[in-house]
Amino acid sequence: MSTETQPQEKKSYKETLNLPQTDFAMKADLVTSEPARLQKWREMHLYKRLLLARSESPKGKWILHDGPPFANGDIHIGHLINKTLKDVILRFRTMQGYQTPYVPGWDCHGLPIEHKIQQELGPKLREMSTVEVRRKCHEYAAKYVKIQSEQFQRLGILGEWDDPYLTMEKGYEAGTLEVFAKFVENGLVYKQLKPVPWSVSNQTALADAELEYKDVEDPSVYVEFPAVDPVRLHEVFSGGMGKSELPVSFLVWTTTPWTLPANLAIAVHADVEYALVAYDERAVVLATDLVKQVFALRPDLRHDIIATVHGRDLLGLQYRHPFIDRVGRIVEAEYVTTTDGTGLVHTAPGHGEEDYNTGVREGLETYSPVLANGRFDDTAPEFVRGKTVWEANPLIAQNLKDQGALFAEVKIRHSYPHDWRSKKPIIFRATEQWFIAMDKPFSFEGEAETVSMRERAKRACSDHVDFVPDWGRARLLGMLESRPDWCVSRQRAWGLPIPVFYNDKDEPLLSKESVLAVSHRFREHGSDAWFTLSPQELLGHDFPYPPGFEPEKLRKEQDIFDVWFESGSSWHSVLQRRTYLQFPADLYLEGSDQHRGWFQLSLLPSIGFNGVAPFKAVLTHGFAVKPDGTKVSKSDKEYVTATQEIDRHGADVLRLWCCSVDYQHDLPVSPAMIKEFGDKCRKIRNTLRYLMSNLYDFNPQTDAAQVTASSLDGWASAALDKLIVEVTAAYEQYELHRVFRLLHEFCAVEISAIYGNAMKDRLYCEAPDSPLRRRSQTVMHRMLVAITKLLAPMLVYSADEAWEHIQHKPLEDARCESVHLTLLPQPSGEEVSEKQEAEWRLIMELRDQALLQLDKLKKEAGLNKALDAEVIFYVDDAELRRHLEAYGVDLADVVGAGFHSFAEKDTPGPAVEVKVLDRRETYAVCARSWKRRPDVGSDAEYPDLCLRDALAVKGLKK
RNA sequence: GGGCUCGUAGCUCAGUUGGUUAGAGCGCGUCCCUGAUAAGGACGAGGUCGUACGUUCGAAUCGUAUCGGGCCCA
Repeated sequence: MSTETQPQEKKSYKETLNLPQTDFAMKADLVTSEPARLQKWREMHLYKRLLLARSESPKGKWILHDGPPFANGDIHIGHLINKTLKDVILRFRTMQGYQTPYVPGWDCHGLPIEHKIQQELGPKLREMSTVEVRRKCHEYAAKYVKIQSEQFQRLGILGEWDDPYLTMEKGYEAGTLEVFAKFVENGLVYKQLKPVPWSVSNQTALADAELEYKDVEDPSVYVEFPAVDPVRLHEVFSGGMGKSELPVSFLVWTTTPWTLPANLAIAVHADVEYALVAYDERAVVLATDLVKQVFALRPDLRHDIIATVHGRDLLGLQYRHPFIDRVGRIVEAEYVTTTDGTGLVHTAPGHGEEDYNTGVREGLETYSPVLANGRFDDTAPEFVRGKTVWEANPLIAQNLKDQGALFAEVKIRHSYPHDWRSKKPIIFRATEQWFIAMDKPFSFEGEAETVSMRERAKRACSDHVDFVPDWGRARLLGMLESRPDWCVSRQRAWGLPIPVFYNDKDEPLLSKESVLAVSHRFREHGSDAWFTLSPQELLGHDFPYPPGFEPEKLRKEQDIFDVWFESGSSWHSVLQRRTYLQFPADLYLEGSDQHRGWFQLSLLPSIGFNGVAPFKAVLTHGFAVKPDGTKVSKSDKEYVTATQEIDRHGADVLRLWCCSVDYQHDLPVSPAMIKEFGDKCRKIRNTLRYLMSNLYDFNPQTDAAQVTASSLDGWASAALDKLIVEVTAAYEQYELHRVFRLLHEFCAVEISAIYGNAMKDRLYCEAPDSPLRRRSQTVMHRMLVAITKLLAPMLVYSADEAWEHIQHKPLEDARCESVHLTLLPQPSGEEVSEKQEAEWRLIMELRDQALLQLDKLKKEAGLNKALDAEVIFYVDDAELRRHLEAYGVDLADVVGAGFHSFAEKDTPGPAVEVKVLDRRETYAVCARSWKRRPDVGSDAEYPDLCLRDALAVKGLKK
């Protein structure tokens, strides 16, 4: 018969147990608790306290320089990813002992804000002065700086929020001009007519970063450019043998018919084979490979290839423009292909980057007869004069048709650049722009050799910068290799004016001294001074004017800087001007799009100013994508609204999600995925809570016990050491997803499923100060402190809350009011032998086997409680048996059994075999520990208890 | 079209210099416990490692091609 326990007795013994106690709530309620904790941090000046605490640190400073987000709109998932990664890494460095001042920044100037203000003002805009518009833009930017600042702080980002850097702030503006002055001094700044991407709707040049490529349908035309000397052309094709006067044309294809008035040349590839094709009493020249394809457009025409030559044979031949009285010639270009078109490329140096380069080489004019508003000027043929380029497209096609020069017209779908703000297609237009030369050699004072910006930047990138991931280096190098000269001018109002003055002959006054003079003025008054002060006031009364420049007759430049020049100079205005920071930064951390953006455009100014990179290391992360791996847009169901998700789940949940994904690649995310991380937070929180609740009566200073290797405590302690080492290494390598995985798994498996579970019996049932219980508490206390600290950089709120509930913190942490003020945990230093590891592995294997048997007994015999079972270990080897016996009650507890025993092994096989037996019919159950044991009833005073529990209860009575 | 890059269970990740039946956690399913309880435990089902060739005695791991993503550029 099984021995049933009376319900009443159960109750009475419950009072004698050491059941868990804690005020640390199981339910986190992050949504309300986080803002309260944030407020607490503000009141205690956590950020400043941290800087102070590390001010004498032998580790010194570690600087992460913040890339400034644009001050526009609420923060989105991309901001969240970026700022969270920065914050986690900074907090890790702080806990390593570094002092980590972090100054967040914002990019405040630029088209997007100006565009917004234009929309808000509408027609009123025309009545307002530039300064008034700029004031509106300033207000707008300031408003969003404040909004985003609040949102970042809510996310738990720690930093100098009461004094961030703003690119529109006057000291910052002055700093940007200081950087520019150096470029002027080094002779790298020049002004030139050059085709640039031009936004017709905004009447401004655009940066590459301001272009968006979209698929659109455009008219494409195949145009015949008649050869000036057909006889000679026939000779070229016949090798001088044949003579013919059949009219010949060069067949050219373009998707931008409106650029044809600016055509000055036709480019061919020297190695490509070109054919002379006769049709309909005339002939055309085009690439042999494309004859079939092109004539397929005109199935009505019978055609014959007469002869072929190579492109180089055509060089120098002349053609007549079909509707302008002008002669052009055939030139060579590398970029000519035979994948589409005709293999002869219409070249208008005023309307394209490649065309421009060809034009410069061939000595052609940079001609573009298009005005800023997108309409043709007076130099254009009469039939398009005053028309917009888009209106001109059909007119030109019609004109060609009338001339008999239109071979074919085909609608084509292709990718074409658009203005990122107005979403309208852009044009390339030659305008006067300011440039920074990439290939002009220069030297700094004391430098023997002269080296170009491009070369210097590449050297810095190759030899002095670490990249995470390391392919970032190749990517940045590739961009430095191919980038054109930097066009730094924009025709806008909301930005930093380019400090150039012109005399009445339009000659520029631009020198290191003139720029620095204006910089001083800006440091005092801000860049609005450019619009409110006269040139004399800007330059100062003692400015030494060069000959030919009379102060009263000076005119101010109207262009402003490319915003990238401003944000790219932040290392100067921030790192070099704020003396508590350091240059160069230890780390720049941004999305991988910034290889082209901020990384490159910070590297270049720093190279020009300092000769070195502004960063020692560059870390990039990927982009948020939908769970299927494709791009997200706001209209998608999977779109994650960062602020909304924080309000719904709490910042810690978002932060944990962010840290769980390998950010080197794309980060798949959806609201459903975020939600799952609530579960993971809870698991971690409950694990901490469990540890904590069993330490309510434990003080490590007085109660700590020696941890022996031959015990689960020894195993757990070693596992914790390993965890500390691995997590620290993962943080060090910025592999945050590994940190998360290690910690989460440790909580779920090592603690929750194995160790914590096994310790329950002794924690609850042993006498409070029994050595076995104290030993376990010793390990659990160390575990709790260490894990809370390791979690702190990620789960900033939850870890800090847990920290508050830990009693009797280690001495070195005693004065740390917040977990964020502490240093990382260190491993115990206990050496673990290979043999010991093997022994623990054996025990875990035996545990697995026992659990399987237990499960079988449960299914087959209805044995639902492991406490009703006995585990028998069959061992022959005396030494091994002695080793295992040292684990004592651990051997039963590790599988949750009531009792364990050893027996002689009578069969061959593994050194140890384990067997689980159902003891419901054999032993009585202890009414207090619920374990079935042979020693239940041994104590006459407590016949319903096992020996250990009887003693424990007696102990309590004393 | 070009540069860089990614593609292992529903999800997030491990898989050392190519070597036995590809692992973990979560999620899911089934069950148990009710002294971590809006907690905890056990067991289980899930993958032809994007696809196709190739190198090799042997490939998730090397090579080529291809498909599908992402970032940047044209």
